[in-house]
Amino acid sequence: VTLNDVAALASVSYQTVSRVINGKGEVTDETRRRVLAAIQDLGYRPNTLARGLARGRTHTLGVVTADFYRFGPSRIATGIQRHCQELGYLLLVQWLSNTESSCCQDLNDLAGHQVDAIVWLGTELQDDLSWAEPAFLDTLPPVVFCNIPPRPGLPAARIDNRVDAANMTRHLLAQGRRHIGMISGPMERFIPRERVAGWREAMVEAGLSPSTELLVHGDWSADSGVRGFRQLMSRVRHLDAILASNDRMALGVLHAAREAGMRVPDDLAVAGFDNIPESAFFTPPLTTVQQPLMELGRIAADMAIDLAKARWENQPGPAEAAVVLPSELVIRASTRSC
Amino acid sequence: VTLNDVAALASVSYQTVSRVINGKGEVTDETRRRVLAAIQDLGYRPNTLARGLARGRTHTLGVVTADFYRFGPSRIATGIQRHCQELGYLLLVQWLSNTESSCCQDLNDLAGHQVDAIVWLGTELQDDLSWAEPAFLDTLPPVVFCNIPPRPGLPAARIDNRVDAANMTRHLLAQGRRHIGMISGPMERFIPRERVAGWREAMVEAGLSPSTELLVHGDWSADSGVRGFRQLMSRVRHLDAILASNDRMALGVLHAAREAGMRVPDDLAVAGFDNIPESAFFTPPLTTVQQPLMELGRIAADMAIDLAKARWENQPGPAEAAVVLPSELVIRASTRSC
DNA sequence: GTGAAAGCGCTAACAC
DNA sequence: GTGTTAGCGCTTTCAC
Repeated sequence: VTLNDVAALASVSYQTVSRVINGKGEVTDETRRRVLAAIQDLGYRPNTLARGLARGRTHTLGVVTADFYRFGPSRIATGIQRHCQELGYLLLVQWLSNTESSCCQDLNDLAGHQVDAIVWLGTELQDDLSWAEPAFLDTLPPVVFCNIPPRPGLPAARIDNRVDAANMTRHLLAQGRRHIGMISGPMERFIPRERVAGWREAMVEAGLSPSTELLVHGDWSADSGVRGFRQLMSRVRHLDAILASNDRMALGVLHAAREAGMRVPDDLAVAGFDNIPESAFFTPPLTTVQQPLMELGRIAADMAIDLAKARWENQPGPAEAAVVLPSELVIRASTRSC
Repeated sequence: VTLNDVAALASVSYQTVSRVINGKGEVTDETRRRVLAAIQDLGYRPNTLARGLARGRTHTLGVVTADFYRFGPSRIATGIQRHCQELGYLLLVQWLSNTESSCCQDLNDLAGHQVDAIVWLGTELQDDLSWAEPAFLDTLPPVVFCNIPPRPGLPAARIDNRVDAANMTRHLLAQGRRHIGMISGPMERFIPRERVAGWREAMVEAGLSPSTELLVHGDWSADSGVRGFRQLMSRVRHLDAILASNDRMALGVLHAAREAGMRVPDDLAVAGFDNIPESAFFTPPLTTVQQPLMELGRIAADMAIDLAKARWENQPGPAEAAVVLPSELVIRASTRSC
């Protein structure tokens, strides 16, 4: 059922129908009524492809992302969604291929679908952005990057994981802890590296040495938190705190510490990242970093759509190309002073 | 940059370019070479809208879903994604509006975008499917429903939550528990209702009465698990087990039980649903129901695309309109016999 | 106020 | 093998 069918039933030309639908141009009330009735009767539904083809914009936002079952991407995506729903945008989702080389392909796919703008959430899997040269990006709809390494010229929305990790480390120091181990995420990724850097910074600042024996690596799983705890215990003599790069690994630490007969926080303070809904109910409740991920998604989507609008109107585009959102520490029993 | 530009550069007509791109019709090697070179040079990218408009299929799967930060939808969506990636499909995501009336609108939007097929994950927010009449559905691309109440004629992929809850209750009974309380999810929703029904079934089967005082209602949050525990304790004399409708509420129960000085599993057995990655590390590790959600997503996507193919080819469509996937119990320390 | 015509970028019949 | 011709369903410009 197309515009033509509606026009036939309402005995008008199909451009008149188009006018009624788009509210452009004046139409007699009587005509409008007839047209609307015909639309109802036929269950007419505009073909967005045809409209997009003719209009050059699709009211569609592309998203390149890692699996939604991961904490970060799912929260950010929810923020994007909320914003898009308000604006009447639909989301076209392209999952990030694992192969490091295919990012351009992923973006090309979205561009081929004529999305108005793109938000890149790829950091979980891919933070080598060497492919993101202006020459390539210029052929695409506007792209906003979430949580990537700072880079001049690339529109980005980010959270400063280095600052967050440093702040949490300072909190541990303020509780009198001195031998603070760190269990990082996969060091190929930008976010875990930043968290390690922040921890280092705060340690140095306090006159302590963030020696390599204080740093072990996990894979985000609780199990790797358990292993990390054991490694640290075997390497560090007076370990009195552990900063884990996410709550799940911190949970593994709590678990392993209990098994090892260590009391938290008395013998060992433990802190994580994410503030997953479960962490307030761990034994003991977990101190953690709460990052405004949904807000990040909302802002990234907003920036992307703004950039698109600016491009359509040949304007210079919004002034600030990068936004940094502040996090907050959630202090719970797992780090309270002994 | 369009087919025309490529054709001009390669000095051929633009249909020849189309042939090269689609691999249809014979083209001289020499011509093909020239065309491919031109495509490279210009960075040509097919316009999927135009192609979809002309071809009548878009290689796009629509998904109607609740927020991805919820456990169920995020897992199912991941399954859908994995399958779509293999098939070269992109996902067009429509978030389920909160208002109960707008489901048709959501589906209409996706249909307007000419998706080839649709997967409905709406159960988290909306399981009144009275709007899903054949007369309406026939105007849409094929729709496969996930986890909806059984209904003849509607293609569906589901997990039998009633059976799962009954099985878990039987496990608790087998451990010698007799006073088994249940903390349900929101009873307006189908899945929580099914879990309650399964618990009832198994209780009756064992000659026990699933009396109303044994049933309390939560909202999926750990906090509501805490409240549920307290309610049950105040109402039931010899309570010796609690089945929570998700792991998060079960965590609340573990937390509150510890505070109340009850030992798990000695004084109280606790079980949940979901097998979230954290639950193996709770104190004590949590017995729970593991449901094949990613598999469910994969199968739903597969069914949907199959239905679309059948429709294109005017075939009758796959025989079985509904699939039920089996879950498994994950038995851990929280329910071991005392 | 309303209608006719052109064109968005592509595919698919058909000619040559 | 390659080019010509119609559309796909819609918006937009310009007559009437």
